[in-house]
Amino acid sequence: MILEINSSSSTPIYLQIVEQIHRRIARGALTAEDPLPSVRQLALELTINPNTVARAYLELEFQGVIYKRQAQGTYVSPGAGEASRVERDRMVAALFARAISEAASFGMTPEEIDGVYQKQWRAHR
Amino acid sequence: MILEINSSSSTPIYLQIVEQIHRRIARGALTAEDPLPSVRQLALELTINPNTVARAYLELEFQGVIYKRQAQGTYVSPGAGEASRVERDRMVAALFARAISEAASFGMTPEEIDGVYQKQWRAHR
DNA sequence: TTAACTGTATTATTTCAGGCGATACAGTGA
DNA sequence: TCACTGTATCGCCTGAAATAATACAGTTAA
Repeated sequence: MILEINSSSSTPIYLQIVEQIHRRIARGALTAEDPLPSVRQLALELTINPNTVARAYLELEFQGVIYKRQAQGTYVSPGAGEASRVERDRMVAALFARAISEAASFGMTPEEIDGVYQKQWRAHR
Repeated sequence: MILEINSSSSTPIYLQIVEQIHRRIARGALTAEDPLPSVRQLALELTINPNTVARAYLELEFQGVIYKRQAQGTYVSPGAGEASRVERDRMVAALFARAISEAASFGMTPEEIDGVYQKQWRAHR
């Protein structure tokens, strides 16, 4: 398991790990029941602290993407792909919810809010 | 100019000032060419540092809501109401832009993204 | 049973950004 | 020139986040 860690990046190491595992699952490079390296093993490879890897695994476990067998190792969950997609949707949904509630709290009408959304959508392409 | 400052709030003082000025303009309590208290004056009233007031005024000036006459004072801009609305739209637009670009970078299709938006919109009411 | 491996818990260190204040500077006008 | 405007520079403080050091606890196989 070779991961690319940019320690001078502003995004923390543990999140870089989370993200890269997500990507591997998305493109099928990791599938159900595949074992992940132990926290110590991966920590050695990346020359970081085992706790940092553990934190990444904790996050991934919370998201339902991986699971642990006590004192045995860490594995990709069955349905990791689905879980990964759910997580992605959850994050995007949170961003939209924030935008909508902020707008509403500023007294924008539904039409105005939708107008801004449509405009950004057009601007995106 | 009596403002309510909650120094134990998590939102910084200078933003509390910005927000309250915005509100006064929105409800017409402040209109074009109305003078604002000097940075020292307001700082005295609120028992904070003049720099903190200056920072709030800087932000409001950047937003086009107020303007300064050199060594003379600070005044509400003509069209402050409009500027205030523009600023509001700008902020909301930024939130939507963020949501859309994040979603796209995660490989969501336009349909999926719009679906999430619609769902949040329904959830909001 | 014990050695060698899993993950976990606790606590400390470090870093960094934000917010705010002290203080000195610069422009304007009565 | 005095008294008032806003400005610039600098430094301190604090809180949160990230990471690390280290000790703990469970499983498995020789």
